[in-house]
Amino acid sequence: MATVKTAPKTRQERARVTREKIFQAAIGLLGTGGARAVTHRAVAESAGVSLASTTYHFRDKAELLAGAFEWLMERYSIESRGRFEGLLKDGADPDDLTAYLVSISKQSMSVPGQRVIVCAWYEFMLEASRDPRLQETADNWYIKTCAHYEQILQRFNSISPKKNARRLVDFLIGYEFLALAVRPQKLGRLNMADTYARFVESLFDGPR
Amino acid sequence: MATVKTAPKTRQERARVTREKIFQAAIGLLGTGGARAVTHRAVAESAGVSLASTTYHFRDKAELLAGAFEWLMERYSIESRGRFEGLLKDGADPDDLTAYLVSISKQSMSVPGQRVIVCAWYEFMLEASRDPRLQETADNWYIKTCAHYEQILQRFNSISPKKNARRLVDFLIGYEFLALAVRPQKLGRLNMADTYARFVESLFDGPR
DNA sequence: CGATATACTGTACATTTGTACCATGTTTTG
DNA sequence: CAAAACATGGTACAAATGTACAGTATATCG
Repeated sequence: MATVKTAPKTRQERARVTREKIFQAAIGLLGTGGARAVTHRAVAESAGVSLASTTYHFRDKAELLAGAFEWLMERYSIESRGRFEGLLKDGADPDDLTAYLVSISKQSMSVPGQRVIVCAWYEFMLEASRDPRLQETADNWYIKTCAHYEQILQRFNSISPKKNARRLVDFLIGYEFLALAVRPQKLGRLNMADTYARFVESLFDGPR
Repeated sequence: MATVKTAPKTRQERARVTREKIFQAAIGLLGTGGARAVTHRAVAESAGVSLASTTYHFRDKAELLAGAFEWLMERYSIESRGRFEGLLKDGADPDDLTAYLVSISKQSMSVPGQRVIVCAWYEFMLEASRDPRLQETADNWYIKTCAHYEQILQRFNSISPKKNARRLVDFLIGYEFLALAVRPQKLGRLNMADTYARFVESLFDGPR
C-alpha cells in the first residue's frame, strides 16, 4: 500500500505543499471577504500553518499575493486546457463552443468553490491595475486566453479570429462580473445558453 | 463683498458638504489604492476633515462605503443623463451610439480622475457581491443602465432591444475592466472605435 | 436673548496587523 | 555521523486601525 496521506518526504516537497496551502487559503479569503480579509493570521489559520510560516515563505504580503495569483493562473490554465482541446477536434462546431462557454459559466456561478475563485480572480485583476508585481500575470492571462479562443475561431472559419476572440473574452468577463455583482432575482436573468449562442453567432456573420 | 469661498450658511448644508468631501475622498482612495487604502484616517486627511468627523457622520466604515457608493451612482446617473438624451433625438442613428460609447470609454481610461472613479466603481461592485448593504445600489445601476440602452436600441429598431441592451452593457463592462487591468502596450490594443462599431453593428443584424 | 441641538475636533484606548526574533526538530550534506 | 541548512513554531513588539468619549463653537429655536 502507498503512503497513507501523500506525506511528502523531501523537504522541498513539504515546503511546496505548505506554500500551496497558503496560496489556497489566501485565494479563498480574497474571494470570500475581499482584500481586507487577507491578513497573515487569517491566512495562516485557514491554511493550518503557523503565523510565522507565512512570513517565512514570503517576504511580505504583496509577494504572497503575487505568488497566489501566479499559482492560480497556472492551475486554471492547466485545468482548462483539457476541455479546450475538445473544441479543436475534427467535427467540432460553434455550437460546441457555446456549450463550452455555458458549462464553464454555470460552474463559475453555481459551484461554491468555483465562485469564490472567480471572485478572487476579479480581485487579483483589479489589484493588478495598481501593483506592478501582478501586472505581468494579468497580461499573460489575457494574451493566452485570447490566443486560445483565436485558435478555435480560426478553426471554425470566423471572419477575423483575432478581433473576435477579444470580443468574446471581453464579453465573457463582463457577463460574469455582472452575474456576480447583481442579484439575478432582481432583474430576471436571461437564459444563459441563449445569450451565449447569440453572441457566438455574431462572431461568424456580419462584415469585417 | 460676498462670502469668499462659497461658504455654506445653513448647518444642514455644511454637513452635506462635509459628507460629500468624505465620499469623494473615500472614492479616490478606493480607486487608487483598493479597499485596504480606505481607512478612517486616510479618508479624513484626504477630505481635509478631522478623524472624528468620519465616525460622526457614519456609524462605521461599511456605512461610509455604502453612502459613497450611492452618492457616486447618483452623481454618475445625473452626469450621463444629459449625454444620453442626445441619442434619443430625431435623426440620431447607431453611429451616434458608437461615438457615444467611444467617448465615454476614452474618458474613463485616459482622464486620470475618471479612471480612478471607474476603478472605484469596480471595487464597489465586487464588494456588493458580498455586502448586502451595497447590493441594492449595484442592482439599481444595472437595471437603470440596461433600461437606458434598451430605450436607445428600441429607437434604432434593434431586433430585441432588451436582450441586446444587456449584451451591450455586459460587453462594455468587460471591455473596460480588461482595459484597466491589462497593459495595452503588452498586446497591441485594437482600435476602440472599430471594436465598438462592430459590436453595435451586431446588435442590429442576425436572427432573434 | 437664553437654551439647546448640532457639527466638528482632539484625544484616548483596546484590538488588529505586519513583521522580526529566537528556539526546535528534521532533513540534507560533506 | 556530525554539521549545516532549512522549514516551522512560539512569541514579542511597534505601528496602524476602528471606535468611543469629552469638549467646543456655532447655528437654531423658543
